[in-house]
Amino acid sequence: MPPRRRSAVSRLRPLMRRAAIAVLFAAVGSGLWYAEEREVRDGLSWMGVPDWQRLTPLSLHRVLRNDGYLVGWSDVRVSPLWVSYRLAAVGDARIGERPGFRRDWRTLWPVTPDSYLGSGYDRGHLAPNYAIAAVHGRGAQRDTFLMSNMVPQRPSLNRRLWQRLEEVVIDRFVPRVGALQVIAGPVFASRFQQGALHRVGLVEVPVAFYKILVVPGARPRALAFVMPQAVSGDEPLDRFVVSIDRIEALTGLDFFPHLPAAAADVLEGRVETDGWGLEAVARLPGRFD
DNA sequence: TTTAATGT
Repeated sequence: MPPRRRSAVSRLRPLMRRAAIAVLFAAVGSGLWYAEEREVRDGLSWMGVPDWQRLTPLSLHRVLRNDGYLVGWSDVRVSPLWVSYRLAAVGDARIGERPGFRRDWRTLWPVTPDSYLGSGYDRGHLAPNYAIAAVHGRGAQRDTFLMSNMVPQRPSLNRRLWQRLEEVVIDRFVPRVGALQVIAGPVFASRFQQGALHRVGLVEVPVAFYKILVVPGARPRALAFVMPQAVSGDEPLDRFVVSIDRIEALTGLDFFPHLPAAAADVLEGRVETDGWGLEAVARLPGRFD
């Protein structure tokens, strides 16, 4: 009796079974990755990480995970578009020495610690050294010195006005409200404004910077600022208060995308400075004056 | 008790 010839279909079956198993493993693996990634992101943001109002080539960006904060990185701008982190009241706030600036190899474009040399711009932290170190520890502090966390800032902004805001946030607001969600980032010129596409090396230079503070909870409260590059540094902080809607109009981002529309209208459309004690701290001198 | 950073 001649051996039974195996049909093409039956020969295919083991192969398909193997392929199915591989697909299953990939699905489970990426599912686990996704669940873990979402858990980390949820711990470093509130009501979802910033999203886009409309998708354009300029709005391509990816989320970089760090110890203590997240970065929305744009390979088009060669710049962070936002950072997201949480601050909580801590007792002993002594922190370690300033670590050195480091290249972030995830950015692909070579942005190195000397990329701003001789440009007249400071390497300004978006996620701040001091507050992140005080709340999240030494490893997180080191991560704030990644070049993917830097934006070109004029010295009078970085060392004076912006520094005063960072100091007020961690020293005054956090003890007052208990915990804060913070989102900060750059504002770029529109294509038609003067100074559009001004770069330091590969890095696009912003015209201004925003910082959004939210007290999470059933009745969340927000305080938001936009500060331009050109400041003297001793302006009162309350001069720069804006609504979150204003920052969304300037950046094209959608902040807190998981927040229900009715709550978003209230939180993002209004400027409500009551309860922050802003007037009392708006004119405090900076540390380096 | 020093939280910003450059240039020397």
